[in-house]
Amino acid sequence: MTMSMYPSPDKMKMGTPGCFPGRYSPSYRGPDQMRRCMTNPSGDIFSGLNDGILSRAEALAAVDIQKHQSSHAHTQMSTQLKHDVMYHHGMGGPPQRPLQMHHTMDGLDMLDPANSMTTLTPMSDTPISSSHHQLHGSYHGMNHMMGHHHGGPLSGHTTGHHGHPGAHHPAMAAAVAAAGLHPDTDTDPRELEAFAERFKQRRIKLGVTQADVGKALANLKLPGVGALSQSTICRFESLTLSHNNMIALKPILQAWLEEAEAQAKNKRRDPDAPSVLPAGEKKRKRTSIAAPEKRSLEAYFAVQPRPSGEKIAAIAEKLDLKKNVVRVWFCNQRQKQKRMKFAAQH
DNA sequence: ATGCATGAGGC
DNA sequence: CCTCATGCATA
Repeated sequence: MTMSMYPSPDKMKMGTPGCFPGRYSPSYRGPDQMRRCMTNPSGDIFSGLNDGILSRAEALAAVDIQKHQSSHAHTQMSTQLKHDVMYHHGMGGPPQRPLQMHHTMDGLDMLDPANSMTTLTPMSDTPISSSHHQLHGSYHGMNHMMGHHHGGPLSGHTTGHHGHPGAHHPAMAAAVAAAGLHPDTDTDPRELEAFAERFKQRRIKLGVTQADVGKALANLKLPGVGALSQSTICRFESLTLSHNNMIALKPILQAWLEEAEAQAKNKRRDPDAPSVLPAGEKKRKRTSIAAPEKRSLEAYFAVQPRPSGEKIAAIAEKLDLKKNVVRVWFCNQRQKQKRMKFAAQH
């Protein structure tokens, strides 16, 4: 497998010292200009479509429209420049994250639930109650305290374009050191790919699931590092994360792997850890976009990946979907597209 | 394994 | 309202 995939980061530069584990600056506000372009009365591409076409001709129609639209509304094709960013933040602070997750579930510590050396057992007093909420709270909490987004581990630097990735900052250096890794070795896609594979293989050998790994990360007690979901571990293994994200997570997962293998050596068994399943709470319902609608969205996306709010509203109406659903779909599609593009080039 | 969603941080 | 990192829910 030589495929990697991360998107080409529009923003890969952070030169600064940011701080700790997570940070680079994200937002790139690029193409805003294109967003508001077509507000023209008749010119709007989307306004041109009538219900009649929606069914499925729409997909074709949308594409088709793009070719002709220059007549009235071509503004949207504007330039897509991306800028990067710069970065900010400096803190020197306190590296650790305050909260830990308390879920009732921690049956597993690291690998060894009951008495591992680290004594990890996180649980606190709160037994799950609001389910999803809590998890969120835990990582989010730290995340905003740190700088940028969540987790902590995140963002690293981009793939290697800058000189050295790792520690510019003391705090970060410390974290890196703690994790036992060095900053330099990793931004290479090739290396990440190889590591992801090794990781998966060894994880399986240890008999640990992706979900177990995610929870166990909190037990490592690395500054700024909390639990992660099965999804994230899965995406790491399959390289389905952004490049920056892969880089940020690698050291953490590597640290866990080493620790887990060490513990596995002198292992013993203690069957405890009955995970108390949380009382069911409100389950979030995942809206599912039907195939025809999805096809239409894809067609629109091909024409305009970043429709304005108004266009989104129009599309939503045509497809009979909630505006927010459509907006989120475009956001997710863009993220996916970035990964795909990046993967394609590597 | 992956689709839709949330939320922080940023313009 | 965007991008990003992540997650819950689900196929």
